[in-house]
Order: sequence, then structure tokens, then C-alpha cells
Amino acid sequence: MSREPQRATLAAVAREAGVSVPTVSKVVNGRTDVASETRARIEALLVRHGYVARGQGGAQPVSRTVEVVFDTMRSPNNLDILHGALEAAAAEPVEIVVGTVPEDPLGAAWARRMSAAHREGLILVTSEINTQQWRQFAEQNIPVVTIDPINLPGPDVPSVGATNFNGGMAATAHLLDLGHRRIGFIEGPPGAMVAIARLHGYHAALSQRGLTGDPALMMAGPFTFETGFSAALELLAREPRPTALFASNDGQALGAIEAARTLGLRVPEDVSVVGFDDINAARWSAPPLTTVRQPFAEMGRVAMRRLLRLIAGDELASPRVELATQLIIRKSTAPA
Amino acid sequence: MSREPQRATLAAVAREAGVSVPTVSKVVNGRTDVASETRARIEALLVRHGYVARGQGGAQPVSRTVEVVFDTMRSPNNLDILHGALEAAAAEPVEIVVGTVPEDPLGAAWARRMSAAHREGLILVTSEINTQQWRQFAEQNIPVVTIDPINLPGPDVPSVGATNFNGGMAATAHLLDLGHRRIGFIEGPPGAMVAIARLHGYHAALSQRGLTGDPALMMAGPFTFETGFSAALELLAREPRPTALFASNDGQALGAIEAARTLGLRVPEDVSVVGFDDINAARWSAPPLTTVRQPFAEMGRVAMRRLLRLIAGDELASPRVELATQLIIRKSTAPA
DNA sequence: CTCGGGTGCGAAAACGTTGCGATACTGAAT
DNA sequence: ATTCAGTATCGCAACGTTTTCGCACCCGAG
Repeated sequence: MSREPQRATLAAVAREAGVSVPTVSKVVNGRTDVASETRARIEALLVRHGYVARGQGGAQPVSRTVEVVFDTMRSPNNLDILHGALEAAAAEPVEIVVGTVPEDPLGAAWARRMSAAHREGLILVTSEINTQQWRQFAEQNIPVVTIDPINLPGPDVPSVGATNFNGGMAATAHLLDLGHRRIGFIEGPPGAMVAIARLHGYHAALSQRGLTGDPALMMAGPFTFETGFSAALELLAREPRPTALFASNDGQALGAIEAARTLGLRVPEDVSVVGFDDINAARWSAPPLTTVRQPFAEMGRVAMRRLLRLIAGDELASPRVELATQLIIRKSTAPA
Repeated sequence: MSREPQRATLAAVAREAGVSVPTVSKVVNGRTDVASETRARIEALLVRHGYVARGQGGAQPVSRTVEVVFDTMRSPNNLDILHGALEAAAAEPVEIVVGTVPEDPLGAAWARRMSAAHREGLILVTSEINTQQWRQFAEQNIPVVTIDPINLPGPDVPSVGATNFNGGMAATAHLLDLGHRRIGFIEGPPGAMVAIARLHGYHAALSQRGLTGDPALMMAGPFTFETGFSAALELLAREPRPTALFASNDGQALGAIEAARTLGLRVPEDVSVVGFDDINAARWSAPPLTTVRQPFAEMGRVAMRRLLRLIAGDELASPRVELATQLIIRKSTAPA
């Protein structure tokens, strides 16, 4: 076994600075008989070694942690969310424990475990939260902030999301402006709030121009490439063929582009495609995908900041915050 | 392993920790007269032995944590690595604190902070580690496992990677088998070990057939789409034009495809393109990218399992482990 | 009584502080 | 140029303080 772990000590600093222990001590105590150049060098090393005076070591720098829980580790969006959350947490500083939704999210064990581990709060990403869980965390005094909750949480549950409705409207309006009238819509998984909001944005943009969506131009499924592919195959077989497709996320949209290619249709000449999220692959696809950008990193930042405020005991003026989405027009859309 | 018939006892923990029974007792009872380093060591052993106080049967869930530190939160590979690490950690169970490389990674403060926070180990992803840091963590008795370290770490530093050399060879051999002879190579950032290994695999495959790489067909740069784009623009302007490009990662490869398109060249009819990593976007690109798959999730799993073994006090038979890469042939390569 | 565990206390080590002297350097007087 | 007093800088050694940990002893259950 190697030797004991050692904490910051004057001797270590002295050795590295090439001076004696007393000299370092004099720097710490603000004595004057140290050359300013030596003093500067030692002070830098003191910081680097994280030296703390022995007496006041009692104020234990107990590390603070919050937990960030994802429903899945597969969505690339989650990395950006985590990135933003990390940035915001670094300012406090608070550390982040990552996890996935536990096996039995309904039991009280989850909240108790977090309490026992001294987690100060929880950010729940694209997951479900029901009133029972919410109460359990409240009982343990653990604030919870959700990001894009799957279900519609209670009105008290703080949540951070994006303007999915506006984004859906903007994308649809963009297609309408280009002259498209038959716009196929690939819905997200049934019940997911973000998907529902996008769908309603689609409808809202249509009805704003006195149009109504054709139920025959709707397909639903999970947020996957495969869903987009198969849904687009069906939608593009409708007569008359839709001239544009709006997919509920980028994975679906890229699948739709692939489906169009399979059918011998050119994007955007024969059919325009719009996605949602603006993942990396959207920028790199052929053609580059017109899509609605979600500010994932910013959502992570905001969620963390709100959680930290809740931990500090502040009240949130509004439990729900929606960050602006932005329509990014690339090459997958063209006039009808 | 020796027999462990008895319930965990203070004496056993004390013996293994090299302290007296009373000292362990003091840790259990939260006395203050125990050095924090000693306390951390004993606490870890208590958890590992599954010690439960005599009176209360209920096992108190003391949370154990390890830290996973990334150099950047932008690489999509990192999410898969984290995913695998989480799976392996869940089995123990151990929780994962994520972080990024601190401002001053050279100072001893990092190791000391981790020790103070009772982190039991560290996984360092695509980062640099030098002898000094390695010693500092060793001094704190914090095992470190690296994943794809940027530099060539000391021979003692445990590291997990992929067979980058073999992958580079396999991809190049694939192109050679298709009849390509002028194969442009887009290198990774200078100094990165993974990039160097891929480059050498390329050279090895060439020389195996008695060929040598043309220095005029080499371009280097970061692992980005933009690097791939601009490098490919230059490479494809060479005379005679290379019939294939091998990029050191998928981002570069997708940039190269875009560059080919810009020049009016068809992929794969006019130029074949191979990437490295097999990110999602590779499957979804047009055409789908032939690439060398790295088992990122598996790398995360293996790294975590090795770290947990080091924490348990086991020795690793071999500090370096390379997991197999796999050539995924899609549609971006064709006969010359 | 034995075994597992808890605790007061003392000793030793670790850590930091301080007085003082050694050394080098400066600048002015010789 | 040399000397020499003055000063800045820093280490030595001794000292004071706190931390740490085991010994010895205690308790309670079986």
C-alpha cells in the first residue's frame, strides 16, 4: 500500500518553491521580511496546493451536490443540457451527480436515498413526474426542476422548456410562406407534451391562414430516424403528394429525407423537410436541414440556476419557463 | 479471496485499514478526532465490507461516488462513454459526479479537493495526464483510469481505448481492396495519440501492399466538420485527384463529403470517403458513411469496471486495454 | 465470561511560529 | 578600490499548538 494521503502543508509548498518552511509561514502570516518576488511565487503555490490554515480547517468544505437524472442516455440533446447545467453549477460551486430514472420511480425510496446522500436538489430531464413523487421530494425538502417533462406536471412543479408551440408555428409558417399547402406532419410519441405543443403550433399556423390540417397527412411515432423514414414513406405515397414534411424532431426529419431519396424524390426540389432540435447531424445532412433550434445548453443552465435558487430558499416568480426557439433555415426547404 | 463467513466487524476493517479498532469506531460514530484522510479510507472500507451497526439492522445507504471528467462536453462520443460508465457504476452501486477539467489541472488542489469530497476514483476522458498529476492522485490514494488520453501517459497509468491502429488499417485496407491507390488522409490534431495511431494504421496498410503514402495527400487539423471540409477541398484539388479520402473522425468525413459535393463530385462514384467513430450522423448522412466504429459505451463500461477494481484494491493485469474497432461498410465507399 | 463495540486520556507526531543569526547586497565614507 | 554600516532576505533551531490515534478500560448482550 502506498503512503497516507496528505493534505496541503507548508512543507510541500516550501519544497516546491525551493524555500524553507519558515519562509512560507511568513508569507502566510503577512510578515514583511520576504522578498516580494519570493512572496508572489509562494502565494501562487499556496493557491495551487489549496492551502488552508490549520485552525480554520474546521469549516468543512463539504462538497455540495445536486442530481441530474435523464430518462435516456441516448438523446444527443442531453449532452448539451448537461453541458449547460455544468456551467451553471460551476459558478456556485455545486457538483453534479448524473443518473437515470430508477427502476421504481414511484416509491418513496428514491427521495429518501437522495436525502440520505445529501443531494440538495434534482433536475429531471424529459421524464415523467407525478404528484406522488413530487410530494415525496417535497417531504424530504429536495427541490425539483424538470426539463421538458413528458407529462403535464402539476402547476407547482418548476419546469424549463422551449417554446415548442411557437417553434411549430414558425416552421409551419415558413413552409406556408414558401407556398406549400399540403404539409405532412410527423408527430412525436403520443402523450409527450413537447410533441403535442409542436403539433398544435402546426395547426395554429394553418388555421391562421384559414387552412386546416388534413388528417391523412399525419403520422405518429417515437423520436427516431426509423419513425421518420417509415412515416415519410407513407405520407409521400398519398395522393396528391404532400409538397412538404414537418417532422417533430431532427432524427425523424433525417429519416424523412432518406425516405424521399428512396422514393426518388429530391429534397428540397420535390419535397421540403423541416425538423426540430437542431442537432449536429442537421447541419451536416444532405441537404443541410431547415429546423427549429432548441437552446438545450441554455435550458440546462436555466434549470440549474432555478434549482440553485430554490435550494437557497428563494421563490420562483413563475414555475414554468420557456426559452425561445429559433427557426434555422438551411437547404432542405424551397418554394413549392 | 479468503473466507468471509462472519458479519463485517470493526476489527476486520481496522486490520485492513491499518488502524486500531477504536479508530474505526470513532469513524462510525462520527467523532472528530480522526484525520479526514483516514476517515475517508475507513469509510470506503466500511461500505465495501457492508458494515452495519450492531443495533440497527437497516443498512444505511452511504453513497459512494467516483468522478468522470471530460475535456469537453461537445463531443457526442462522451455521452455514450458516460452511458456505459453509468451502467457499470449502477451495478456496484456507485454514483457518478461529472465534471470538466479544472482551470489549473497542474496544481495539487484538484486531487486534494477530490479527496476531501470523498471521491473514490477518477475517470479522465480524452484529457492529458502528466506524471505530476498522476503522483498527486496517487498521494491521495485516488485511482485514476483514463479513456483515450491525449498524450501517451506513463506506463503505469491505466487507460482504456480502442484499436485505433487496427481501425486505421482496416479502413485503409478496405479502400485498397476496392482498388483505390491515391488515398487522401485527413489527420487529427497533432499530438493526439488516437489520431497518431490511426495515421500509422493507414501507413501500415499501405506499406503492407508495398505502397507508400504521398505526403501531398495529407492534411491535418482538429476533429471538426470544418477541418474535413477545407482539407478535402484542398486534397481533391491535387493532380491526379485522390479517388478516396480517409478522415480521422466522422465529423471530418462528413465535412469531406460536403466538400466533394461542393466540387461537383459524387460520393462514392467519384470519390470514396471513410470516417472514424460511427456517430449517429454517420448513419444518417447522404450517403450513409462507411466508418470505423468505436465501442464508446463499452469503453465507458470497461473503464468504470477497472476503476472499481482498483478501488477495491485489486491489481490490473495490464494497465492498457484496447477494445476492438469494427469497420462498418455503408454507402460512401465504392470501387475506384 | 466472552465478544463486539464505545470512550477518556495521554503520548507522539505533525504542523506552524518566532527569535535570531548568517549571508548577500547596497551605498556611502575612507 | 576598500571598508563598513545598514538593510533585505531567508534559514536554523527551538518552541508552542493542534491533531491524531492507540491503550486501557468501560459497557451490554448472549
